[in-house]
Amino acid sequence: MNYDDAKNKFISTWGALGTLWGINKAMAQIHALLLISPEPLSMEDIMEELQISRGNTSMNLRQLMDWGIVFKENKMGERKEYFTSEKDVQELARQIAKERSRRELQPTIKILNDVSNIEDDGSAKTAELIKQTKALHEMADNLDTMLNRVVGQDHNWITKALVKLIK
Amino acid sequence: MNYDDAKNKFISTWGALGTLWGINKAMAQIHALLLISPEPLSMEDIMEELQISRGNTSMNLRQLMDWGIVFKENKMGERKEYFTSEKDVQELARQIAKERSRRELQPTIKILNDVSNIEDDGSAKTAELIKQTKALHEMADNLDTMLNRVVGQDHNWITKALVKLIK
DNA sequence: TTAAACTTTCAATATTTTTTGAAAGTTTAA
DNA sequence: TTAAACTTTCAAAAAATATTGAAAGTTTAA
Repeated sequence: MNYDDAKNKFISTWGALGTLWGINKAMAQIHALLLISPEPLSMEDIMEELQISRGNTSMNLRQLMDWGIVFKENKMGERKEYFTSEKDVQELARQIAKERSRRELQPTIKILNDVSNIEDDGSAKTAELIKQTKALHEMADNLDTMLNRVVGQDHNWITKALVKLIK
Repeated sequence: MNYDDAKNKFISTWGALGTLWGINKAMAQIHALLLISPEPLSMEDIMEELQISRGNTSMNLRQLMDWGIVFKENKMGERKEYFTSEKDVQELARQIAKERSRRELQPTIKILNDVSNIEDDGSAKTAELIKQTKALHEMADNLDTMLNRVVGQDHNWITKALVKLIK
């Protein structure tokens, strides 16, 4: 496999994987492209490489910046904006974990809490609803605590966590 | 909040959360419904509760069974099929982790391995591609090992893992 | 100021994904 | 067997999501 094949394979795999996890293809591909680019890329560069429109590129770059994993960079003497990705994959993972916790896990935990605190009318169905949502709440809460702890760790956390878990 | 409100809130929240993670709404909602039903439900029951068609119900039940988190049940003397969900949320999490590893993580690891093993032609771009895909490969590999270890653990793993991590 | 160089927005369009419902298929009881 | 009771399949329709591209917006240099 030569460089171009490898690059295309990586970008399209990343796009497909993103899709499975609810991330749109263009966004995942832009991210993949920036991740392996030694130099910052301009909007034109990205449009050209991925064959996508200006609007699409602009919107998805913005989202990636909202996620805190892509950054704007300015070259001196140049008007054009350039973009880079967070290059440290551990930091990348931490940032994604942090954002998913904030955007999804925490709101869900709140709702599970509300639902599991309805008044118990003594019926079997109410008992089951309370029991199951309490169990989900506890699990989500533990996961969130774990994630946030991990997010606060230093860069080698995955390896370290692994070592701890297998002991 | 009364029972019906709580139930609807739970089901629609689960559906919305699923959507964010690449799981279709009907599938997530069927799962939510079964999770809080004290008794197994028939296809008719599910169609009625969620207001979805027979075909949709049938296809999504099949997928949930493929994921190993919903089971067919037969009531004696009845022709109709009934369905239940895995009720133990820890077991549920383990099953989902196991399947996502098998379906997504492992194929991705293989591709990262292929891509990161291209010949180094000495150029900066090739060096960066190799470096980044190697880093992703290592992280994915560690995560997969962690997940699979966790999948092989007993039911309280999340709590236990948490305890280990905070020490 | 102005205009060139650039980015963002958003209504329209295209694409993908989900859902429907009726026909085909299967199983069981009589 | 047959037919009733049920489930599955799949082409068509609907809905949701992503993408385009041109107009509007912004910034900077002169």
